[in-house]
Amino acid sequence: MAIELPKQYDPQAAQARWQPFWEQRGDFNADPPQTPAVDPDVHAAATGETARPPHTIMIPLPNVTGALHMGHALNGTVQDVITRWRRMQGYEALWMPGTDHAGIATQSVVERRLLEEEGKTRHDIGREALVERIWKWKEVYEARILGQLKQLGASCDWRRTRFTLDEVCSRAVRKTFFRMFKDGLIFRGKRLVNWDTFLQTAVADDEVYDEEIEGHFWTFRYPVVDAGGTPTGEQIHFSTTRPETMLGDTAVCVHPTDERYTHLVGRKVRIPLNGRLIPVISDALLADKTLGTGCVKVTPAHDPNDYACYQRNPEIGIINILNPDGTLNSAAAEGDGAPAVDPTRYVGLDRYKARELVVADMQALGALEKIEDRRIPLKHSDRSKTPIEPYLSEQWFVRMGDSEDGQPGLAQLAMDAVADGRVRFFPSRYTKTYMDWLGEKRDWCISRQLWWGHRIPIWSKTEDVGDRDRSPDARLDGLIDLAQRFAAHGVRAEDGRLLVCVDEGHPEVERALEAAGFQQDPDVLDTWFSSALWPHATLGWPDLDHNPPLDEQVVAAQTQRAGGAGDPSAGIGNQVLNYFYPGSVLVTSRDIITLWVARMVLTGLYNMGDVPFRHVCVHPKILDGFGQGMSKTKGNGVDPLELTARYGCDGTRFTIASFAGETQDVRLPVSYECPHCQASIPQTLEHLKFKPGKPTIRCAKCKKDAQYASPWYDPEPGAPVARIVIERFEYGRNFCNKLWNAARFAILNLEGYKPAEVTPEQLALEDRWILSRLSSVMQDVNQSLGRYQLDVATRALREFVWNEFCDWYLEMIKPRLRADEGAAPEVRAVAQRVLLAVLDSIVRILQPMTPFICEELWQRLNELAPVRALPAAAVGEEGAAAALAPREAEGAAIIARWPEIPASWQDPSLEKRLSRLQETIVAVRNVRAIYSIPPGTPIELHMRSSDEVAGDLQDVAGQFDTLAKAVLAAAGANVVRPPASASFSLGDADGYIPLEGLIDRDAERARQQKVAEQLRKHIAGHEGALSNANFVSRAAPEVVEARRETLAGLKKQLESVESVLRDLG
RNA sequence: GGUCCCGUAGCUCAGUUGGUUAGAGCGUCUGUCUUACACACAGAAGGCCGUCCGUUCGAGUCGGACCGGGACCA
Repeated sequence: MAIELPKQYDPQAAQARWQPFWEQRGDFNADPPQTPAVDPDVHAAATGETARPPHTIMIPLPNVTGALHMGHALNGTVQDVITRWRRMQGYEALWMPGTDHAGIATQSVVERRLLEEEGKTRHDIGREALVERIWKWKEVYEARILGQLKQLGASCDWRRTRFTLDEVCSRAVRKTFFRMFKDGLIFRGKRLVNWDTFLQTAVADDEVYDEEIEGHFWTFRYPVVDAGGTPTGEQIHFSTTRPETMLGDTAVCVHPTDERYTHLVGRKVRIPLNGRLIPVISDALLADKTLGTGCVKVTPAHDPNDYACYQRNPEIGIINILNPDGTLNSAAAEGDGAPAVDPTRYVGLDRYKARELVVADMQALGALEKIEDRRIPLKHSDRSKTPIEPYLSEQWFVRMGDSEDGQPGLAQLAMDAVADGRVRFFPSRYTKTYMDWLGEKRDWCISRQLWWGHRIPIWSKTEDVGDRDRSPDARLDGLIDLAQRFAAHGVRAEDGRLLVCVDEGHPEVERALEAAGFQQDPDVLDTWFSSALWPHATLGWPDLDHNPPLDEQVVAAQTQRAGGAGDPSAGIGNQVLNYFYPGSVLVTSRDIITLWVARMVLTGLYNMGDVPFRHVCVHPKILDGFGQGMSKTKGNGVDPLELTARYGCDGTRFTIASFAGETQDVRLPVSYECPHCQASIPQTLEHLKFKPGKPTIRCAKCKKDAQYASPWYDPEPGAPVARIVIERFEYGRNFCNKLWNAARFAILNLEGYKPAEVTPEQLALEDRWILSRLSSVMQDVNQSLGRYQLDVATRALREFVWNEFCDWYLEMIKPRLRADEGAAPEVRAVAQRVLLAVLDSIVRILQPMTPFICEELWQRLNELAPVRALPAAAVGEEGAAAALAPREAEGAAIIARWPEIPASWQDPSLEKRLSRLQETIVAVRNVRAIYSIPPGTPIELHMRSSDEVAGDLQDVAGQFDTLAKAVLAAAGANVVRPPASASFSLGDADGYIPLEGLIDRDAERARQQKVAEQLRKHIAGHEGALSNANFVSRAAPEVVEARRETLAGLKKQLESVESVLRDLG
């Protein structure tokens, strides 16, 4: 009979086999009920099924900039474990996959490559050609990312894969923008932004990093002038690190209480370079009396602090002197006459060239006082690595604040949803991050000066004066067919331009506007605008009449469960949206709680009138061995496929799941394996840096070089490569192998297996024990998965499978399974049935974490023993007489029913008896190890204890032979210590092992002395506590009682140790 | 500057509402190829729980200050 399993689990073979198996069967598909039940009970009666509740997880869409790293693997593993768990529990579990176009991130990598490889900028090839190239990049990385997810075993409904720029998502973006615009929530405004002069776009605060550079600190003078513009002879001194911004100064500012300057406030100074006259103002927030000269220049258009000052003092005005490419524009040269130099020379110069010229000119004019060297923190663009310029520009915003009539705005509504518990964070401390950020209610800047993304659906035109007198509505009436007026909304901008927003699905309106001379806004939307809609856009919103389209190729590849032709929901609305929204849980990392989570809640409430998910699970971040978060830009990202190749997918997943706790981030020290000698080479920071070409790593042992795995390049085909090693992943690999071998053992012992009921009377002590343990482990696992504490669940499962099932239970039932050694056939049959039942449960429970090995084992078990037992109470069988009732196993582990083990099976007193047995066994093994008694040499065990304990020990006497190769020679209250024996004490029992001829009296004495010392220390501690009147009177009575009992036990233990010592002399 | 997280064995981490002798995996040491598993088995060693002060009968756990590491927001 037996199909013998190989000694080691082969993960690659299982992965290759079961991934396509599930995909073809359509096991990952999630669909709304085919017949929408008007009355669920009627439906259930008709189909014999109760309606399955939905469980929805939307993937935090990875961006298509690059491949996934371990952080994504952790994120994906958590979602897959939860999805698989819920699926087994009978939920219609949807895990929605997809990717994000990631506007600036993707455009900048493609632009950088264009520059490196062809020496061209985006302006050289034009908008259309650039976007086409980015689409190609997207195709490559989307495929790579989805492939990585699949290789991790992700059970996403691949038919529903979405991309933020695809048709379905684009409709949602257009519709949302239109609605918000019409509701007056979207407006245009001027803001100081972080300007990337290389990419010529605004970048968000989180796309900017600080770096110190060597710079200078110049001190200059401006002459004070009188009302007629004539110098009074007084001078004002100030310092700056960016002299060229003088050309954009609109004031100088002093502190209101600074007596050195109070007489000058309200007077004017002249900027010598362009002759502009600017006022001296006072502002307590900007100027600091104690710093430098106490006087600062104010350049509102090019400095955030100065901009804030301008907002407090708008009369000073604001002048933008930069072009988008970082050169100076003509405003830099504009003044009030009498420039000391020709200011037009600055126009067109790059800002750094202009700086040199400004300094030289000021020096020539005698207005330069001094120059200091100084390290200056300077913001750089994360995308282009070039310095950021603060820059005033026109941007689109979404209004976050409350409306003037006191109605709550978008931010407030999103806060309310968390405050009243409609959305809950796990762990709860992240609620604060969310609330604090939303509480600022800062308007959301949604425009980006990019070419890759959703183009802003606004058409505008500067109008003739006559047209400006007409209302936007009246103007539109003249431009667009009246029947389509509902699809356009217009407003008049401050500068007199007419801004028209066009709803989705109306290209004819767009054409009409363009024919009338309107132009579409060149900017695109912030990526977060589209990802904010992810939870409902992916389900087809705003189309409420049809289900979202499925990927035809994926559907065609499925052999089962594939829907028939056409859309089953035709005519009955968008069932997918109705059924799967709102989602159950969003699984993410803490750094995008504000950028993404908050905005999803906000748009969900706005578009759908309901939150997008009930729970937010925030998991740890994966750090490298140096404590820095893994990221695509740092080059420290480890490709999860490196690990699945080495440790197997299940091993990798199980290890990752063990990381997913509530407290700490996870540090992963990385090494490389030398391809020549297999030595381990620790990773250094040097290996993470980008280096051109194919850098190599040197092995310290064999001194040979090799290319190494890195996100920066692909190694040459065929060349030896030092692969990634992360030792911690052996944790999961070893666990899988252990499980494999436990199953192997079971299968080897299945000879003659016949399914049948097992009654409670038939259960042996160890059977009842393992079932009791199984029941409490199930409880722990359910509870921890429900709280997204995967680390707790993995620990509980590993402990149970390895340290209880394998180490003790399998060992204990070996005698019962040995038919050739005289085990009675019924005894053997029961042992087989219980063993199979427990193994069956283990495979089910582990399926979400380690799906491949579980499917492999499941299928093998199905060949050998298709009818296995589950706890009778759990499968709803009638008749409580059976503890285990056989039933046909499901066709695949992935859809097997999640076990429900009755809590009544937990038996604490039985568990306590077993742990005493275990302690005794360990003590005997300990003696054997200390005295180096070979396993072959039999030893005797004498136990002195109460009769009750002795009875327990006698019940399991056979186990002493099995587990410790010892014979329980005597047990009872009258047992005396045989001479020349090793001893141990357990509190309620003492053990003696006669070792005539083997015992070393000195060594034994020393050993016992050490034990006695420990005991005395603890006893002293407890006596101290108990002699403290305050403790006895104030502590809880049961605590005091427990302490007394412990002390008594310790004293008894010490007594026996002391008696042993007396015997030893 | 504000908020949050972390500091426990050589390394990576657990440690529930304060309460008996602080745990795990890896690594180290000693034995063992004991017919499921050397990716294993048996055993052992290894800890002023970052520092100081406080609350308490009692602090790894609660509060404060400080030192060190990290994140997010200004």
